Amino acid sequence: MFNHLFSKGGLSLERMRGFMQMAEAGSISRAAPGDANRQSQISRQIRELEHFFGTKLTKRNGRMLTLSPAGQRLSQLIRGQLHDLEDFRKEQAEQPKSLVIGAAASVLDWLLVPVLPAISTLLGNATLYTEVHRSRSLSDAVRDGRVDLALIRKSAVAKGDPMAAVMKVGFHLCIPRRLLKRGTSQQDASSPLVWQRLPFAAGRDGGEADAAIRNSMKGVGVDFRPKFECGSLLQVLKLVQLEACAAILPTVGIPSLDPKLVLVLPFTPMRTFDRTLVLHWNRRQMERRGIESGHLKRLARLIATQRLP
Amino acid sequence: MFNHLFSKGGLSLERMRGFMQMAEAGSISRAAPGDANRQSQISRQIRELEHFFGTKLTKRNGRMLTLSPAGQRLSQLIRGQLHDLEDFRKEQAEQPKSLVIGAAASVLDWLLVPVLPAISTLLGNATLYTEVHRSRSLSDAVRDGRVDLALIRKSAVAKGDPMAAVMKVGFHLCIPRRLLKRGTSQQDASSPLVWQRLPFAAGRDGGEADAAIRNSMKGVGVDFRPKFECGSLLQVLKLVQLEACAAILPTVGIPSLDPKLVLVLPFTPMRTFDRTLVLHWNRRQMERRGIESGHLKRLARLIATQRLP
DNA sequence: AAGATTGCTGACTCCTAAGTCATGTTTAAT
DNA sequence: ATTAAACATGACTTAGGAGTCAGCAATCTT
Repeated sequence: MFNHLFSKGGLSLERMRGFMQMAEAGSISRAAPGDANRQSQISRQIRELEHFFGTKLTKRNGRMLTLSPAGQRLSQLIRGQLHDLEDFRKEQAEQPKSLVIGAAASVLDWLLVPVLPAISTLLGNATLYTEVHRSRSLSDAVRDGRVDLALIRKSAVAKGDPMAAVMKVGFHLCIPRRLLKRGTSQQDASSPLVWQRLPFAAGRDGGEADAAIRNSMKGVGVDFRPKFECGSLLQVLKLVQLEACAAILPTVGIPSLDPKLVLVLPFTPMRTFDRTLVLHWNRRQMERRGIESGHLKRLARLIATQRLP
Repeated sequence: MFNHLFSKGGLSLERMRGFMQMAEAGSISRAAPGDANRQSQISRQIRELEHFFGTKLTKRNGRMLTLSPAGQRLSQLIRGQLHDLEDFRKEQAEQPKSLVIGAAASVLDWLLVPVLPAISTLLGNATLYTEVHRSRSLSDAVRDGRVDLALIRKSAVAKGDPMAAVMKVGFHLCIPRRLLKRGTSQQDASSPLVWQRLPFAAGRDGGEADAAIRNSMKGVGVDFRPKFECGSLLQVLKLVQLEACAAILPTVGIPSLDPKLVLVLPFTPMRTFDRTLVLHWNRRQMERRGIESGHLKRLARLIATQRLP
């Protein structure tokens, strides 16, 4: 059995590794930035694998090299195999498992980081790696095992894939009371006319939420010109906490605000943008690690019920 | 990622292969009979793997070497990986998949072989390998992927494992009419007194069914001394077809007998021995091959409904 | 106790594959 | 047209692992 795999040369773990690195990085040069040797080596290793399997594993895409369908399959297969071996090694070395958790920056910082210790405990003292991703790329990353767990909006998960609901997320208008005229009622503050005169902070991460905020503002006739455009919502939150400006923030950020200092109102123009946040995982990946879906559902509850100080 | 797997030597496909061969065979010497070189090589390869993972993969058992629990896990992991690579290679080479089908000799010959072509078609022109196994070892073989499909008695399948019923199997007393006195009624022939004077053929394969037959005979007061003791039930069937002797045969063999020449009666002493034959498979293994359980259930029906000429 | 079986070890040889370097080819941007 | 980026290729050196052989040690059989 398996004679065909060994009767001719050309297959080796190192080659598989080289190919997989290229697959992860998306191209050869990105797999080994600044190392021309390694680049030529990976190029050769891929060609040797192609010769072994008798198939093209890559295709040209401009001057870059990307995976062919067969290459996609093989790279995922190899990733899984190396993963298994690594898990076995860790297990034998009595090192804890490691898991990669991905989410958008704000979700990670506000929702996930506070419960990381509890998550680690729940998963048998696993070592946890966090990675910032966009929603769209996250579901891909989970699908092919680069990320083990993701906190992601439900609509980004392909149906049939496993997930567990965590919480609903909406958007809120957050206005430091200091910036409002004395005696401004909550109802007054809900008026676009008031918004127009407030200094705003906004994200500028190119994400969907960011674009939606700007569109919504435009939709209600506000010429939205934020005073601060920040690379991340964390910075926006900070600016609000400093009472320097108002902002539209997702639910997950609200607990960080002091209600005595900041007025928080539902941001009605984005009601349709409300979304459910779910914990998403790759079924095979979790089976491999021996983590049952019961654990993961408990984990989702844990995240949902945690409260910030 | 996976740096630990490559930062030190000691891990290679060849070594994994050597280890797995030993694991399959049960000992080093059986893995390479008559080849002292290969034996010493495998011994070394195993030790190198043990050093790499920092664990014992084997333990002594008398002068033989068997797997430690960690070795068990690793060998199954490796088998799966090589299997995946082999499947991928075949797929790319546009060769059909191959599947190993196991069953007891009689079940294989009488029930399975006639439908092999149909099975192959159903599974996308797969190449099929048949292997003769005992029931007990079969369920083990399926569990760790050495055998893909097994036709096996239901009680030998661990509960929770996937299976599909094929048919009930009982045992029948088959007596060539030539051997009975003229005018012997069917009822007369059912009497142990008649059996005592008949020449019998029986299996002597050490299987459970064989032992049960002998016990049952003893139970009804027959001093069971078969005239022929054959290594396989196929030979027993042949002897009955030749009208040379009577025999106790399982349901699957009955269609090969001409009812005009051979009287077939239920063998009542073994009623409690009736069993259900099921098609059994390894869930992961079938997922790997992309074979759905719907296909397998259809396959079970196919086997059940086939009729011998 | 003698012999056979099974596995382990050391000391090699040989070969595959990893790694290095220089240079060529294709494609994209200016 | 020129330049730069990304990959490919040829011609090597080096290292690690496969393969071979001889001999030893432990265990079972008789």
